[in-house]
Amino acid sequence: MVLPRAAKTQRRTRIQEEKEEQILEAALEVFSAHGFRGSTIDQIAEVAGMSKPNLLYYFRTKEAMHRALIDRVLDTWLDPLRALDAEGNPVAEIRSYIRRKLELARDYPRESRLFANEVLQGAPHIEDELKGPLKQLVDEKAEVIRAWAKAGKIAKCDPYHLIFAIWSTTQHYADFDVQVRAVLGQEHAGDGRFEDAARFLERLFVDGLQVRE
Amino acid sequence: MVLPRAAKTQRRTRIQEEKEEQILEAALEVFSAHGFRGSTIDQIAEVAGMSKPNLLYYFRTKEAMHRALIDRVLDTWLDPLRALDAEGNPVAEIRSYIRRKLELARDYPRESRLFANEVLQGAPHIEDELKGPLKQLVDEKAEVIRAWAKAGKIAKCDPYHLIFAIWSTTQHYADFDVQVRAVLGQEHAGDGRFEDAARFLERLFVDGLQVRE
DNA sequence: TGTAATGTTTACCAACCGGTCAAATTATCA
DNA sequence: TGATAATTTGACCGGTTGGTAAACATTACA
Repeated sequence: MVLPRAAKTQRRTRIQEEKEEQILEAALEVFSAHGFRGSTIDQIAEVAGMSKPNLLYYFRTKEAMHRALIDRVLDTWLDPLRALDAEGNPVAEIRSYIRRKLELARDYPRESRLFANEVLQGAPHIEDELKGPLKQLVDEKAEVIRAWAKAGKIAKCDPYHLIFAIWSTTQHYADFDVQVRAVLGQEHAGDGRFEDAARFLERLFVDGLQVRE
Repeated sequence: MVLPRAAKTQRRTRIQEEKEEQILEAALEVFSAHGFRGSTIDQIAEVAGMSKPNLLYYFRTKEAMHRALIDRVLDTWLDPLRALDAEGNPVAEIRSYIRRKLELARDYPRESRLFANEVLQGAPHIEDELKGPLKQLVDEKAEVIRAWAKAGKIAKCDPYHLIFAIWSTTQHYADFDVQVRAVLGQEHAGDGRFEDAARFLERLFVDGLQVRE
């Protein structure tokens, strides 16, 4: 038996799980920093601490590695939106959605950049995920938001563009981190910018969506 | 005489201007779509409709091409922020800043993606621009906004994060265009999403910043 | 322990990439 | 027109890249 991918479908060795984990971690590091085309298998191998042919023993191609990474990360990435609860208090729900997204940007910036790189370059590898699961989830939650607006619980607004606005403002702190740091300057060295951002964004969206008479 | 770059410092031929224009246009097309490392001189040459050595006759290296492109585009890209007028009506100024940024995202998405790619990958080629001219301009306009808030003309808020929020929400429509299209679906094929976005964002920011008693 | 399956590495390949060179072609202008 | 400078190209080079082949090492297990 020479094919690990085939073996995997039956039983997975302890070694297989460990090594695939190592590789995906290294792949995340490299792909998120340079994009797909800008990354090399050699770089990933070095970060993973193993030889290039060894990587290719677990993932037959660079694309397979990238695909496995995307699949593994996408779910986690969408969790905050999934958590948006139609039964909850609308303003509180949106507020905590923003907070969760911002925490993701702070704690998992590489995952954010992985998608950003991919989407920015035309999403050649994840078109199906965007048009399928992503669109479905957004459609569903957009309906929730629309219902809140209709019931007069928040201001009337386009739910899709509201979601886009929350995505972009929060992910900005992961994807464009160097720019944010450059503009804010040295004095904002720690994670303080995330707390400032949270305060600003919660206020912006809550005040911007509040119904007033 | 074999050095076009040297000749250029003295006099520029008609041909030189035309060809450099062609090359930079092609470079914008390619760099914005694949990032620096993901782009090849051959690709740019093909788009420009000339041979690779011919490109390298006008720009000695791939980096030189990229640098020239950044230099040419950066100014235009910052114009909307530069236009923010301390003497104008604050709410109207912010509203038209948003509108202008959104128009840029609609009309010049490649320029937006050029910077997005660059910043996303750690801004290896434009660090100086970020920490220099960009930071300076933002510092200046942040002061303007702070003054407006202090004078009670808009709600008190962190001006830097306000600027980040406007950048991210507007550029989102250029940088993540494929995602926006995928989520909105076929029915939003035209430019309608930009008008919807404008309506949503103007309302969000204006209501979010308005002073209420 | 032995042996078959699994895991790892060295050496290698063909394609690609950034860039050079020299020769050929075209524009400029006295 | 003719000579000189400017422009363009095909052939090429060394280094890199994704991926392979096969030998070697290790593990699992009867």
